[in-house]
Amino acid sequence: MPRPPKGVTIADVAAQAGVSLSTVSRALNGNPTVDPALAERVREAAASLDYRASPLARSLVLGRTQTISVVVPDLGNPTFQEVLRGLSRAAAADQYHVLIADSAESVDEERLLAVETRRRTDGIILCAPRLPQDELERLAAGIGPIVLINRSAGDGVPTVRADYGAALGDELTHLYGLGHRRIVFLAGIARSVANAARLEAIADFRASHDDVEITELPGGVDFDAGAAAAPAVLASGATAVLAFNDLVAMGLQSAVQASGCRVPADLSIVGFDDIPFARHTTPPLTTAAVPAAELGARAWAQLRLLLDGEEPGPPLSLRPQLTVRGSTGPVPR
Amino acid sequence: MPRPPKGVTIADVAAQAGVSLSTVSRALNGNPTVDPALAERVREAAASLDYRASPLARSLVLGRTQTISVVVPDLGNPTFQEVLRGLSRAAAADQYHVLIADSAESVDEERLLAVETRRRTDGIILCAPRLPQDELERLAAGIGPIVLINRSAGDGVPTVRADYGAALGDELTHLYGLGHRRIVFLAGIARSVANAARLEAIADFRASHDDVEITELPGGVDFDAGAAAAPAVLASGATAVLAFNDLVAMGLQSAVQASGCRVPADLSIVGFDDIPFARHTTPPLTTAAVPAAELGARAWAQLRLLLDGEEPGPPLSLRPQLTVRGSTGPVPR
DNA sequence: CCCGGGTCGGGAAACGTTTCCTCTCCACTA
DNA sequence: TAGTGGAGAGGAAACGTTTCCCGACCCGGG
Repeated sequence: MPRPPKGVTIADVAAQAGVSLSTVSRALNGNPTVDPALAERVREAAASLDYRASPLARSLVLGRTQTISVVVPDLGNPTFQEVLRGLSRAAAADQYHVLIADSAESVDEERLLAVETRRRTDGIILCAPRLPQDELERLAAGIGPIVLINRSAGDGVPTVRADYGAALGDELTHLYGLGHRRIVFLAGIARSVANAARLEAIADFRASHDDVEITELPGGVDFDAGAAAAPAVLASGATAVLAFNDLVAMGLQSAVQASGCRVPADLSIVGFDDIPFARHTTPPLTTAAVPAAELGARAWAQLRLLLDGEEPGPPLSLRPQLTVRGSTGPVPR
Repeated sequence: MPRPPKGVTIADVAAQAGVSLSTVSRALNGNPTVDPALAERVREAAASLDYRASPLARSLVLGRTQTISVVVPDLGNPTFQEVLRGLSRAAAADQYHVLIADSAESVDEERLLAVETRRRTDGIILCAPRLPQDELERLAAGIGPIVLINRSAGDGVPTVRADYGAALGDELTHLYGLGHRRIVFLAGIARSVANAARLEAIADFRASHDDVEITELPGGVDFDAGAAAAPAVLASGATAVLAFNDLVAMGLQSAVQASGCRVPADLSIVGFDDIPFARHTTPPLTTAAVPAAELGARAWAQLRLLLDGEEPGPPLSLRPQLTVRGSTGPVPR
C-alpha cells in the first residue's frame, strides 16, 4: 500500500473515512453541525494518514496567512535583535508566524521589502524604518495593517516607541544632580529620528537649566566611533558625556581609560540602550534601559488588534529606565 | 471610477486589456508565445492597475512558496543572530524570503516548529538543533529539503558546521606554545554537541602532549557563569583557561581581574566565537572567530542546491580562525 | 398518515493563479 | 486551390481548501 508520495490531501481523508470533502473540512475545523461519531471517524482517518491541511490552500480561501512580516534595518544590531525576539515570541504565542526581512540600512531595499513582504502576509511591522517622513506616511497609508516601531506616520497608524527624549532628560537630570555642569553629547547619525529626539530633549533641558553647558560633538553609532571621539571629549574639558548609545559609550570609556583618564572619577559616562554587555564593563555602564523586547511584544499586540478588526490602541510610548551603575559619579572638584 | 477595494486580480487586468486570463498570465511571465504588441498592452494594463500576482495563489499552483524557514534555539544568542543575518541576506539575494522561528531552547517547541513551519515553506534550515540524535535523524528524513547547521543526521542530509574541535586544538596549541602546561577547560552545557566536540579535541591534544594537564571545570554558557567560575579557576593553580565561549571568558576575566589577578600576566584566557565585543574588552580577548554569518550563507547555498533539484554539496566544515589578542601571554614564571 | 421543521451531509462554487489542450487563423507549399 | 503546419490566444482544469446552498432524512404534531 504505497503512500501518495506528494502530500496527502483532504480528498484522501474523505475517501478513507467514506465521507465528502466538506464533511472532513467541517469535522477537522470543529464545526458543531457534524455528528460527533462521524467527526471522530474523520479525525481517526486524518490521524492515520497524518493529514494536515495545506496552509497555502487554506490561506488562499480564508484570506489570511497567519503570518506577519517584520522589516528591520539591520539584523546585526543588538537592539533590533531584541525587538525581533520579543516580537517573534509574542506572535508565536498567538500562533502567528514571522517573515523577516533585513533592509541592510538601505532606504530603497526597505521600501521594496515592505511592499513585497507585505503581500505575503496579513500585516507588517516596520522596525525603526529609515524612510523619509513623507514616503513613510504614503507607504503606511497604502499597505494594510501596519505598526511602526520608533517612528510615526499620522493618526491612523499605530506606533510603539521608546521615549528617547524623556530618557535622555532623565540622564541629564542624573548628571546634573551629581553636580556636572559641562556635558558633552556624542551625537549619532544626524538624519536619524532617534538623534533628533535627543537633541530636542537637550534643548529642553538647556531651557530650564541655564547654568549647564551642553556641547554637541559628532560621534557615531558604534564602538569605534566612541573610541575615535575620545581625544575631542578629553580636550573639551567636560566632566560628563552622554553617548548616543552603549556601543559608543563603551568605545569611549575604553579609549579614555587607555589614556589614563579614570571613570567616573575624572569623567562620567552614560550610554543608551542597556545592551546586555553594559553591566559587564569596568566600571559597569550607567545607561537608559530601552525595553526592546517589550517594544517588540507591544508592537505585536497592536498589530494583533488590527488583524482582529479592532481599534488599534493609542500610540504607545515606553520610557527607557535610567539604570545607574558605576560609570557615573560626582563631578570632580 | 472607484478602485476595486479588495485587491486587483488578474481578471481585472484581462478585462482592461481586453484579453483572456491566460494571455495576461503568459504575457506577465514573459512567455514568448504571446505577441509582443499584445504583451506590451497587457503590461500597460497591469501597470495602470498596479497589479501584482498574488503570491498565495501563485504558490498554490506552482508548488513553491519562494520562502524557507529557519529554526533557531534562541534569537537572543549573538551567534545565531549572526547566522541568521548571513542566511537572510544570502537568501534575499536569491529572491527568497525567510520565515523565522525561535524554539526558546525547548526541544518540544523545536520539533513542533520544524514540522509546522516546514509546511509553509519550500525548505528548512535547523540552526544548532537541540533534538536528540535519533529524533533529529528521523525528523530530517521526514521533512523535505533540509539543511543542518552544526549538527549532522546521516549522509542524505547536507550539513554546514563550524569545526569546534579543530579550533579548540588551535587554541590549545597556541597556549602550549606560550609555555602553558596547566590548563583549565570551562565546559558548557554537558549534553551539548558543541561541548562534546571540544572534549574530544582536548582528549586528542592530551594524547599527543603528555606533559600538559588539562582540567575540566563545570562552567556554563553566559557571562555570569564565567564570573561564578572565577574562584575555582584561581584555586586550580592553572595558568591558562579555555572558556566555552566569549561570554564565559569575559565573565571570568572581569571577575578574576576584580580579585587582583592580572590578565594575561597571571592568567591567560581564551574564549570562543569572537562575538563583536571580544575585541573591546581590556585586554582584548584571544578567541576563535566562528564565521557565523558565513555559516548562514553557506547553509543557504546548500539549501538552494536542494531546492533547484541539484545534488547537495559535501558536508561543509568551516574552521574558526584563531584570533590572538591581548588576553593570552607567556606562562608566568 | 401527511406535512413541517430541524439536523446533517454532499455538491459545487470560490479563492487567484498557471498551464495544458484545443481552436482559429494565416501563410506557405504542393 | 486545397492541404499542412505553426503561431497565437481562449477555455478549462488544476492546485487544496472552506463554505454556501440545497437536498435527504428523521422526528413530532396535527
